[in-house]
Amino acid sequence: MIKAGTVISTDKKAEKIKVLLVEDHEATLKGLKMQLTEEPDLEVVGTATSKSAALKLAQEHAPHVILLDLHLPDSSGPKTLSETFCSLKSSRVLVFSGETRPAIMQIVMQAGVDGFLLKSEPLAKIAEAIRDVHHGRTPVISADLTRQNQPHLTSAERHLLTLLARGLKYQDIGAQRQTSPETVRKQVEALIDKLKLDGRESLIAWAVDSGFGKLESD
Amino acid sequence: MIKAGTVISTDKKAEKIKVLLVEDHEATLKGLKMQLTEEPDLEVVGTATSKSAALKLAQEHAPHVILLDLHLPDSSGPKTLSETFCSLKSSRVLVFSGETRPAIMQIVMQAGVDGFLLKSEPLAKIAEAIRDVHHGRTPVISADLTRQNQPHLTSAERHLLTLLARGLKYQDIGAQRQTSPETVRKQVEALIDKLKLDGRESLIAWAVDSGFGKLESD
DNA sequence: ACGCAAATACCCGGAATCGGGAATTACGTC
DNA sequence: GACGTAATTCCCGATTCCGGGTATTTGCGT
Repeated sequence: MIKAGTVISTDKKAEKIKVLLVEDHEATLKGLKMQLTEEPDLEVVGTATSKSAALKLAQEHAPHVILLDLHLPDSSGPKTLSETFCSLKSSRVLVFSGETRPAIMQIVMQAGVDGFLLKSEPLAKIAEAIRDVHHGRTPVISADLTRQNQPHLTSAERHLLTLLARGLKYQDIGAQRQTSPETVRKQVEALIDKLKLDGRESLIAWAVDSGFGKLESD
Repeated sequence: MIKAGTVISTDKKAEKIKVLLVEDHEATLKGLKMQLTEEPDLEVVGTATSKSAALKLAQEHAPHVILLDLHLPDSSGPKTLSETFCSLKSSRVLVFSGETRPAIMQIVMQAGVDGFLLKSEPLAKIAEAIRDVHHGRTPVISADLTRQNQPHLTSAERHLLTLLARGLKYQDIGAQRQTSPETVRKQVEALIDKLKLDGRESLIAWAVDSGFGKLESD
């Protein structure tokens, strides 16, 4: 004979939030695991230090939340990595990275992740963020670094920056873009003005430093 | 009843290596502390998440080894930070960073640190590295990223790269260097050839990406 | 349809860069 | 001192970039 109450309490235990930790720094991984297993409502169902291992575990355990570091040894780029894990519709993805460059954060958010948490956040906030993401609450965005600085760049402008960051000339960019080199020059001029920089080389430096250049061209 | 072995182990306990952990990611800090307190011959005498707090603790406890992360909220640059802690002659400095850019690693090593450990290293190696550094053994250098790639850049070449990475023109560089712009151009040409790149803008991109540009000019 | 703003394209003169060649100086080796 | 090598400097023609001006097209709201 089974009491209703017992069933309910058993149910609650089964409702633990299943978390998968993906992080290539073992020290950080250990700290995360320690902290999260202390939380009564969370359950760490697995840990991985590479993309391939993480994917395997994700399909095996179907965790509610995947805590995902952006720099894995076998991952090509942040964008592709994010998209790969976001395509697992059974799990929500919470990025956990030290990456503070607005350009990268933008790309990752647009890839469809459910939250972005900086590694410098205090431990208490991590568990809280996992709960938030699991319950579908507003995407956690560590600090508000995404719009803090830059006056919002359009997709075209970001594309232009990635090409510039690779050292291409106006001619080459114009060719790739089916447009006149003169137009490219005007766009660059406008971009320099918008970012309050001085000269093309400064723009190149800014673009590379901001993380364009390793962005898979849309 | 007490065995002789127990006494001996107590004596050795007094010789524990005192370690100070400096790391602004709380998760990593927790993982490090957990792991290192498990080691019988190590003692974590303090932890800090900022440069100022770390300096205070270092002077207070005079730890044998300081495990130092390079990215602290109140630090200006890797070079200055390293030099500051290296000037504490009572402690050896073991850098623990995710920084893999050869240029940065070179600068930090030249600042006089006793070892460089990547955050991606397995946990077991961290304790071992601390012991190595404490006993004055060969500076730990994670992987051999310092000379792995680049054909060793001279001090002059590095200086040139930092100026290029800031978007300066040949004229400006020549002026700062008391030399003709033509000379600068030839040096850049040689550098492009040495690094197997193509064009000045590619070199600028490479320089910025490699971490020049934020290097305090020698 | 109309007007306005933005994007695109073209032109010009001046400056800088590029690729190559050549002369001069500096320095270490024998 | 003689020699070879590397670094520095200057020169040339061709390409590209810069700053500014102007015209044409596109897109959008009224």
